[in-house]
Amino acid sequence: MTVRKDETNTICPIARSAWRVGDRWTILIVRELFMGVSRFDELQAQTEATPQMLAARLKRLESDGLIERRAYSERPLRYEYLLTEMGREFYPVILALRSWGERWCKKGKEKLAVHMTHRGCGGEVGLDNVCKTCGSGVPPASLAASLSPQYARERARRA
Amino acid sequence: MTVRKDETNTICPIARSAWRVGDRWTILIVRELFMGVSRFDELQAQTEATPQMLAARLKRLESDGLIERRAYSERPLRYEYLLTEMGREFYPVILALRSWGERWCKKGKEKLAVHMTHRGCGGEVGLDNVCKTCGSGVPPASLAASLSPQYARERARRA
DNA sequence: CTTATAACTATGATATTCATAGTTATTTGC
DNA sequence: GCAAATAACTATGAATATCATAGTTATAAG
Repeated sequence: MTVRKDETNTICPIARSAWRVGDRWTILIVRELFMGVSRFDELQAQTEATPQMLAARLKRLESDGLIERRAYSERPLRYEYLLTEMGREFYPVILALRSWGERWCKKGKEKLAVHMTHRGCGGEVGLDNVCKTCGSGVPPASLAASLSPQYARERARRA
Repeated sequence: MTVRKDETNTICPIARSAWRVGDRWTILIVRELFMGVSRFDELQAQTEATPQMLAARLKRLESDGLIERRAYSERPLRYEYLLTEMGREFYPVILALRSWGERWCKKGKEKLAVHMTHRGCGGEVGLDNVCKTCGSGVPPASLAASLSPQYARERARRA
């Protein structure tokens, strides 16, 4: 599997995080789990990873403790993958990647693919994480995400 | 170079971010740039990447617009690498990886490797990004980082 | 009893990464 | 003026990882 020589070499928390989840497929898989997708074939469809790539990454995420595999059906035997607390606490990283991507990876006049609103207050939250209605910085747990119609269509096409 | 087939396939900002910076070495290099390390050999020493790995990643970061290469000496000709605005705005991702790593990647009784304080107020900032003195959520620009003695020694050893 | 579904595994070609060594253009010490 | 040092890389061949494509297993549904 992927190289891991660095892991015990350093106490740097960024290096340690990077060695666990710092690859493209892992990030996409975790994104899907946050979107509520939990089954192998849907994960494969939405990430467009090959089945071995996906299987390998899921095994590592599980052995690292970010996800757990659970049977959702006994006959036939079928599994789903769910975030553990460790995995759920990765959300701020996903949010930060999303904000950066929305700000810096647009082509032409593209609009936001994901909109964030402040739970309760209901206001729109900007890419700087500040609520445009109440003016406060919004913590991850108070964010509600919704997909743009274009992004929703893109996902439906892959499903 | 690294695969990039997905880049135009999706409008997902997380996928696009992941395809630009979603690999271990890139994250470590960007970490170093945020720590003020800007020269090739120091980047190599602190990241422990091979020179080709580092050269390849720097080229991509430059062509992606996160960094720029600048001569700091004409004779002999020597270059350094600096974050652009696009690169500097990646800071929240680095911060989020740091918090997650400090929370979930410790072994035994290890202490924090990096401490954060709230500029001005001077209070200690927790892993949830909330200032322990004034109680407010602290935005990235108001954070001041300092290394633990252990982490500082580790870095000095590599230099 | 044929087809479908979900969750994978197998295989061989291609691409990336690693460890190690070497290059280039100066400058510094003697 | 010559040898060693410095910084920023490049070259090479072996080890690994990834890709596209196809196949397997166990059960259910028609």
